[in-house]
Amino acid sequence: MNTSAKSGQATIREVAELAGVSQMTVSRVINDRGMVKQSTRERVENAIGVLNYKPNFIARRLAGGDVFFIGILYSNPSPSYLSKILKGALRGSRKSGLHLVLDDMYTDEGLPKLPAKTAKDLMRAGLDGVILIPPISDDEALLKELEAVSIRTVRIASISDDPDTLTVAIDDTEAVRAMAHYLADKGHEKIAIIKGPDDHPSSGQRFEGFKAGLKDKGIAFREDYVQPGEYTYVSGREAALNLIDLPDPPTAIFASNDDMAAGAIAAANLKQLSVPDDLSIVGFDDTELATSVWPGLTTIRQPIALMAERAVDILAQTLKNQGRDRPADPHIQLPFTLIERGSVR
Amino acid sequence: MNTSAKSGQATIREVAELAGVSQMTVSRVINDRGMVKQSTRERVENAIGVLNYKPNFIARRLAGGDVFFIGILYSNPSPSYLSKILKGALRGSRKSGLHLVLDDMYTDEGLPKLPAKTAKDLMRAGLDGVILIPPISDDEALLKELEAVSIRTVRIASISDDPDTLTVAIDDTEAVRAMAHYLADKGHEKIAIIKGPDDHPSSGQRFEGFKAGLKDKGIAFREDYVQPGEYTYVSGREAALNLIDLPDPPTAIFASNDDMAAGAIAAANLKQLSVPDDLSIVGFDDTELATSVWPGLTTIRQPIALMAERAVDILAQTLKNQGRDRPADPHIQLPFTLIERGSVR
DNA sequence: TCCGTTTCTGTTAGCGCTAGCATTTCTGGC
DNA sequence: GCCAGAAATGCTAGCGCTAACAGAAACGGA
Repeated sequence: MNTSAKSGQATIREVAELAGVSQMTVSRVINDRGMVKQSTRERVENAIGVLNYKPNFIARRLAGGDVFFIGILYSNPSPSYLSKILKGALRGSRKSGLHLVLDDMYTDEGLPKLPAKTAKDLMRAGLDGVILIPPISDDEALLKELEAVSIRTVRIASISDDPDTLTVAIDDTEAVRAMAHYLADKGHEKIAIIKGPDDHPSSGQRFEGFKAGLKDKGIAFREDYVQPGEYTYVSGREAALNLIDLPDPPTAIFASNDDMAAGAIAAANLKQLSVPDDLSIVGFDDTELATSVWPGLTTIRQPIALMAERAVDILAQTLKNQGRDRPADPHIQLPFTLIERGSVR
Repeated sequence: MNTSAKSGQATIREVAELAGVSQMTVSRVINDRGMVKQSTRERVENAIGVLNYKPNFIARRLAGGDVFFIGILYSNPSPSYLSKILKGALRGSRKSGLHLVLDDMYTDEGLPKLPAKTAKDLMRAGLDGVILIPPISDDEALLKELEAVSIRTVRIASISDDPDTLTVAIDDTEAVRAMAHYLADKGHEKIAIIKGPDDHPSSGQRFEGFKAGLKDKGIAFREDYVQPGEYTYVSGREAALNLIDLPDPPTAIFASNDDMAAGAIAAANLKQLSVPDDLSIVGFDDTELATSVWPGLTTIRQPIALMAERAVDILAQTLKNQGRDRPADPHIQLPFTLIERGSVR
């Protein structure tokens, strides 16, 4: 009644009749499976064109064909991050012919669901695979549950050595290291860092990269130039305020994400310091905010949409293989870019 | 093979056997259709519980049951807007048992798709209805095409008198009017406006509300206090700069959205004007930006997530009715909220 | 020419579910 | 107790497609 066929959509049977072959032969042509004589294939393809036939994926799936549903599972991501992920994932699934479903980890009451319940729900929704985006891409409990119901997963922006889990990420450590080099090359020697929250694996990686970068350039790492932060605007503002009030304040601040960097700029303004003349500030992520503040934020861009697209790619590949042979490299690493704007002198 | 049944999911047939009834009776219980004796119903429900049976919506749909797929169609929305929409729509579809699919109007090459093609694609994807979010909720051509392939649509944040189109919105005009009253009540008499782009219907509505609000308070409307804008940070900055440079500058600026308001704040800072002491600035939308700038933006909050949820609701209702009787009111209007932060004196 | 191979095509059954009708069981009125 | 009508349940077919196997056609070697 509300089947897509209602609107006069052609079925495989009509194609078969028009081409003068059996439904099965048509199916073979569509799926490129088994052997079909060239001349027959052409007849069928012609009929498909004439009738403007498109396979009904509902029926196909019910019949056990290779139709896959994948989901994006998230919990409270930043909107712009989610939106970029969506864009990439959409493109990826269109390319691979997968069907994309969304789900968040919140119940109707706004409370996070338990991993076990989430996994079961996803299975019941008929999902074959999911893409996990930060911060839940590091939820080991969830990962276990998903494996238990045999839903394949790909994690985005999460580092793992485990060859059994698929990940797509950039190298946070290396990126921040590059940023530290950049600041040093600009002549800065008094460089401070505003860290991210401890429960966020990226925080640690960025911190490590920061230290490594200073070391490379022969700059001593100073404990008093380290401030905790929560990846929020307000926490960045507070942290920067503390830094500025130091007896020997830094000339440059690396904020572990853009929100905190924006907060730091606000702090500088409050203290009558000019950015970048009195204080240089850099961020990480290249969110919208980076161009919304004045001056524009020098920051690290992650190819978020591309990461999502690749995640869908490898998910598609694994599913179509039925996991026969695992992808060449389970850990894809994409290049980052250092975006120069006006916040560094 | 990858059917959700693979994982030992119970089928309707097993439930029927366990309960000692026919499949049809089970189906009736599940769908609450037709008459089933109380005692039988209990037996069936019990069996469902024991086997932890969940209907397979793929099969259900193929068999012509009441399973609906709805989509959210968008084109280039602001990320935070999309993300709120998603949240509400997700909740709504969970509630109504609909299945949500995403689609944007961009092809792989990044170019907008033609309305006709979009409509066809959606139909082929088996969608029964779509929700249109701004700015494409005002694309009349698209609307026509969708109707042509009999996909029901609900438009968000778009005003229409046409009783045949379903819409969910707040009253932009009334909201801005309230904002004008608010500014007037704070003692402002020299109030300027930064308009949105002309091709965006909301721009006009907000402008009308602005004029009406001034009139209510007996404040003369001044042409020189009107600046064009493009709903972007940069355009807001430029516009505010022009306003500030006026021989008789305003004491308050209403920016038609938050991005432009943020730009206006930046402009004030540039001109060494304190917000709100020297210049009051208000926005519209209550985006993330409103709390990311300093001082926080006084603005109008639209219940975006709720609008999406209601949109799904009425879509579900219409679909389940097969359009027999149209909803009581095809134009739902939700209340707005004036959010006071620190940008007005 | 015959037969074993290989290549191509068709047949049958069924995925899990729900319309539509047929059938059975239960009511109550006389 | 009998019967019309309502209530409850069952049966059959089929949604559109694809596995799995069966059968037909084409090919080549002895």
